[in-house]
Amino acid sequence: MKPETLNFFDKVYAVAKLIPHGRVTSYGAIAKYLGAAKSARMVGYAMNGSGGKDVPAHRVVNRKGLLTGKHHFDGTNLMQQLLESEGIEVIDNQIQNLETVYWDPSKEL
DNA sequence: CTCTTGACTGAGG
DNA sequence: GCCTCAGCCAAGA
Repeated sequence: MKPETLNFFDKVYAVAKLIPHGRVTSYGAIAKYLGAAKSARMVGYAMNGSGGKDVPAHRVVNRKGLLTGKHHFDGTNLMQQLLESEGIEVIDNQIQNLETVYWDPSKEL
């Protein structure tokens, strides 16, 4: 195990846990905050290991506010249900009022 | 080591 | 606004 690589994953998990309720962010936003703006895909990849952890992966979507990662959850609409439970309106895997619920770690932190 | 895949993004048409 | 292409980095075969 290389601590350096694991560190990147840990950072992703850490930031994801910092996402407030009723808010969402994008993979690129997290990646940029970590100083790896070009590793947005790695953020999503890291989320594969979020299972079993306290990481609210359902609050992390792509830059369009589209629930691209919902296929990694159990049901077909579980991710959407979770977001709606937090007051986020989601229609057809697309977050509504994205600008209102969007949370940018680079700006909010 | 090389190739493929992937929960992404930005630029160009 | 949509679609397509290229770049990006890490893990697995």
